[in-house]
Amino acid sequence: MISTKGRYAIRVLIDLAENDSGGYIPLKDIAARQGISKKYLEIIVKDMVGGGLLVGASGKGGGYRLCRKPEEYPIGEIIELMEGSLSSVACLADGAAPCPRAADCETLPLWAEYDRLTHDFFYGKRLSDLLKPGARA
Amino acid sequence: MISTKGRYAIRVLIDLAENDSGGYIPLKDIAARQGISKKYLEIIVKDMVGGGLLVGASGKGGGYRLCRKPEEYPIGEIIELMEGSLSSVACLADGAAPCPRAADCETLPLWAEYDRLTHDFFYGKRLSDLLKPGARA
DNA sequence: CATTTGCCTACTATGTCAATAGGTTAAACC
DNA sequence: GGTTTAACCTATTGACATAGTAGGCAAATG
Repeated sequence: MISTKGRYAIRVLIDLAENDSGGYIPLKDIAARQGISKKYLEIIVKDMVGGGLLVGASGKGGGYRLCRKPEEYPIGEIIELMEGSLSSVACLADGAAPCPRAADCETLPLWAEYDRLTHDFFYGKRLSDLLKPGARA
Repeated sequence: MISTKGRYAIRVLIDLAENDSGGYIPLKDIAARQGISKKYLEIIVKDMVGGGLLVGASGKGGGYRLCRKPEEYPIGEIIELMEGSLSSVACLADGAAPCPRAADCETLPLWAEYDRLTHDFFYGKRLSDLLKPGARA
């Protein structure tokens, strides 16, 4: 299951895209609009900055800003960053130790096929696909 | 992520299908073949009996047995039973309270579409699709 | 220098996961 | 009828993840 980290991250990006006016947007505003604890969002945006999804600026007039165009954010990248992996099973997750049963595991191909499906689905979707039709360019 | 409950349940069904000789198969044998703790498997098979995936028989000569033909077990049903839900997000899970943001949530359609994809994928696969080619009828 | 805002470490409550432990009932075999 | 085999049942545990909270430091603006 996708946790709040991944889901909130996407909502933050949507919020930034739809309220973009060229400058930085303070987290306080995002938290208020989205109805999410600002303190909790801090943790999430920190990871997003670290992962190159957005940039932050301290001080008065500071806040956060997208660092790409909305169509250059694959949803899969966002989820993968926040959840650690898109994989459906532990033995196929990113940093997982190889399973000793892998060679003759009868279920592995099933999970692998599903993982491909998932990967293709979420990398086929972009942030721009989630924005309201009337959202500013 | 699919937990051990769901993954082991599928392996139990595969084991029962591939070692079917008409009678009941004791859990001890399945545990030994699969390299899974028998005690832990007890919990899992109990849920499987409750969910109508297999039948158990106590006493000498007892054990477990499939109660359908392998092609009549959709993988989706197994996972749904063991994991509680196939859904990717809490707000679309089976017994979930409806989310107050649902009406204008910009991410909900994404999760809903992915859930449909997942559902179709796992209900399109059957236990019979996972058996070794040489497995007995 | 005061205000705004991001950034950082630490802490906590709750719940789930993956088992383990030990006992009770049920059926079959001799 | 007792012994064996096996399912069935309740309870408990350690480890870890989730979803936050709390408080203070650093940086930039005016």
